[in-house]
Amino acid sequence: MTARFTDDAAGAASADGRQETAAGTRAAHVPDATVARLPVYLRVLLGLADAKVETVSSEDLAVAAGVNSAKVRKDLSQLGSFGTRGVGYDVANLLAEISRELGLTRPRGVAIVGIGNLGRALAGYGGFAPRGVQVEALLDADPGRIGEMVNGMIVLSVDDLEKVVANRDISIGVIATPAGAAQDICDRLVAAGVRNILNFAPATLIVSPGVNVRKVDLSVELQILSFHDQQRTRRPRGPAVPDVPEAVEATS
Amino acid sequence: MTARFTDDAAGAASADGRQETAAGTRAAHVPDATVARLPVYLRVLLGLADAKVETVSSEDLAVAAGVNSAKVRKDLSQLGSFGTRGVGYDVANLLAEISRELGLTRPRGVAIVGIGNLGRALAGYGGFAPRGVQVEALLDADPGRIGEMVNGMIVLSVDDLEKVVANRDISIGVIATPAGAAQDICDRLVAAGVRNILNFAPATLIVSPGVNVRKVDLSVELQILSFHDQQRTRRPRGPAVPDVPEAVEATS
DNA sequence: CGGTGTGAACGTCTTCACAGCA
DNA sequence: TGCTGTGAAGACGTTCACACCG
Repeated sequence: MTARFTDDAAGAASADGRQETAAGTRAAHVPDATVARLPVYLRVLLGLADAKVETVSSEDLAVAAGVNSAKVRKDLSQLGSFGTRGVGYDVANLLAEISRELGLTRPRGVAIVGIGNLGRALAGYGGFAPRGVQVEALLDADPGRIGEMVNGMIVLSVDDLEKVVANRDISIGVIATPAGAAQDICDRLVAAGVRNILNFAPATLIVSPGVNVRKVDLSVELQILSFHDQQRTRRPRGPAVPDVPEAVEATS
Repeated sequence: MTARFTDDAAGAASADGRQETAAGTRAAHVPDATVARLPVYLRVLLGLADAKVETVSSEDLAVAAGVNSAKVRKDLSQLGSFGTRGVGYDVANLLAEISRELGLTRPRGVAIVGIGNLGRALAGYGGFAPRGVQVEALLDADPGRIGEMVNGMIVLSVDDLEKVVANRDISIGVIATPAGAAQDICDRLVAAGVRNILNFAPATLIVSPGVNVRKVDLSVELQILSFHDQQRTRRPRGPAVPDVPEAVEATS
């Protein structure tokens, strides 16, 4: 597990019983591990919907998402009972339910701070599935970059961060600055009311409780792969390519 | 947990007993969760070494790394007994041990495929700690980009992928292509002998056993944050900013 | 003392296996 | 019959608390 979320005193778990699927109440307390996989299911389902597939079994979804089918069923059952026994899940319905669970039904404004190559890549990412997550502002500290047009948006001065957060309803801040600036930007985002931060800078951010920070660190990822690379070569035996080339799912 | 590694039949675990710290044999079977944190400790230690700090306690290291001290001690004890009771850990020594455990003592060649904004950002990342991980080649399919100079390296044609992997001793492949090309590039990397892949494309890669894939998907991260953002607003009560602003560590 | 190293308790996530329903 | 939904078991990771030692 990469991320620790703030404990946020268990969200109003009414008794323990499951609620009617019909209107209103949603699942109380979806596990972090499940939440982390929902976006992957979402992507797969979008592809299926595009291909006019109407229903999908947990097994098929599992293969496409790179997990096993028990996990898919457990995950989906956390949100409610949306499958039909003997048949599978309705693609359109499941899409709607997962989108809802992820909070993608109303837009979440994103501001990207630091418009270097990484910031540009993020700004141009585009394919943010079914709306929901929308890049609303690009900020940078370099006067040479301010005013520049990137992906249809004008780069604004980081001096205006507080104003931008307030005016454009920013709920997620992405930090793509050098490590040295990360904590300061983070503090300002939090002070301005942002409670969700995605940090690409190689630095540990310290935040007050109630703020969610997720971190993506390229060099951490590469060093983990370095470890695994070494593991193979350290062991004298152990074929790099097993003679049973049975396909296996990856990470995602 | 974001990543699953291939099971790779437990690496020659000689009995269960701990080995002498002295020469030779290393810890058998370091948990994935620990491996994922070692790079963070490494980064912190580099900073300490830079500041001429000679020893560090598990508590101090923990604060700087954004974890708790029990975790630091458990993690480090997986590699051997390097601390001194009543004192702490020798920074230089710990740096060496972690570097060794991560396989950073001999260079691991990295090839980046797809030199868009993201690929450029990765190519220019630079700060790969204490050597070990070294970008050796940049590849792209766009003729307009081939031959271009990026961060001191010439962009090569992806047609030459197999040649490049062989000639430059590439052990880690980074996929920064559009989703549609990812599986094909992955297959070619694996066929060429690469056993470690870092995938930035929003696609699930299918690989044969023995190949490690790690995935970084921006839209997955944002959607997870969207979920948490929604969690707060869904709940009527629950102050966004608790009145006890006691600092708390973030993710990593 | 102060801080490491670690058994044991605890909590979370995954996997199994099967009851139950369309 | 086929596939979902889920209790129960097992694996894994975290946290606690303290023995041990410099």
